[in-house]
Amino acid sequence: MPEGHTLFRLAREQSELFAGRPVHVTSPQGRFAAGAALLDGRVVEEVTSYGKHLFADFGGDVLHVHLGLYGTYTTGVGDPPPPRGALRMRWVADGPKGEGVWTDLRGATACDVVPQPEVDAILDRLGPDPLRTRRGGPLSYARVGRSRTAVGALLMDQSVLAGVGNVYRAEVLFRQRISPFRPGRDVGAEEWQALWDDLVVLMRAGVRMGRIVTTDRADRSRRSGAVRREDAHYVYRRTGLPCRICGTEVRTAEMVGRNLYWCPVCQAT
DNA sequence: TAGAAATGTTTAG
DNA sequence: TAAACCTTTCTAT
Repeated sequence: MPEGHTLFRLAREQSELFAGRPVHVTSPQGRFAAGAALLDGRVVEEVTSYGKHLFADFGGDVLHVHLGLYGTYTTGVGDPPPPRGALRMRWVADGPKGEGVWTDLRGATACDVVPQPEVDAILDRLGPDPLRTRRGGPLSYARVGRSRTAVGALLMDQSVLAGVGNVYRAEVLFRQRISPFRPGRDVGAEEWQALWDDLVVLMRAGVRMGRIVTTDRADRSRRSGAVRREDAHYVYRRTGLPCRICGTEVRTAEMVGRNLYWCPVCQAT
């Protein structure tokens, strides 16, 4: 489930469980064998996320992980299960309470030990992350406000802003009543600021809840917890279902190779 | 139960 | 533009 909130949670969890401890690093699948050999037994200092990227600092050597579309981490306490399937990387350590802790990585697009200049290069090409700064609105608008590209495409461009994926794109545009097809330069500075502020709220809620929930019904339920899965979104993957506000059928189309969802009435322009 | 689609990005052509 | 990544979830049968 990798949009920015997922990586933020993973960084926090891995820091809590592993930071300051030597980690036994292996690659049962073999694809990360060289990197695992380099890191094995060393102390991980901290794990941080930026956008959808995850960085684990092993004191000079940095492990860079990008989950891509279906990469996943599985984490547990106690003895790790027998390796199954394409297990790219496994960490095992003595956790903060003295019990064993482990985490398994599968399916990632990127899992590499990278030199610091490459870390800097990755960070340099990322726009502001709503989970790391509340103040990224004006910076991202500098790109958006002069672009002829559709705002639905700009939101997916990690150099404009980092951490938003297909779910947050669809949902924040609906909440702001902006058509995904509107050119960036036709979005006003105040409109964009409101969209940015909404992303900060939504993505922080995503960190808290561990999943993406954007509906007002969800706003009311966030404290009490349970929000039914079918109530979590306004338009994402609701093609053909009635818009929660006006009842018009939610539409779908492809934009930049990804499925886009919107209400043609609420988001007419 | 099987097959398709998917919360993403890079690389090759 | 298409393929690769090779897991998880959703949908159709």
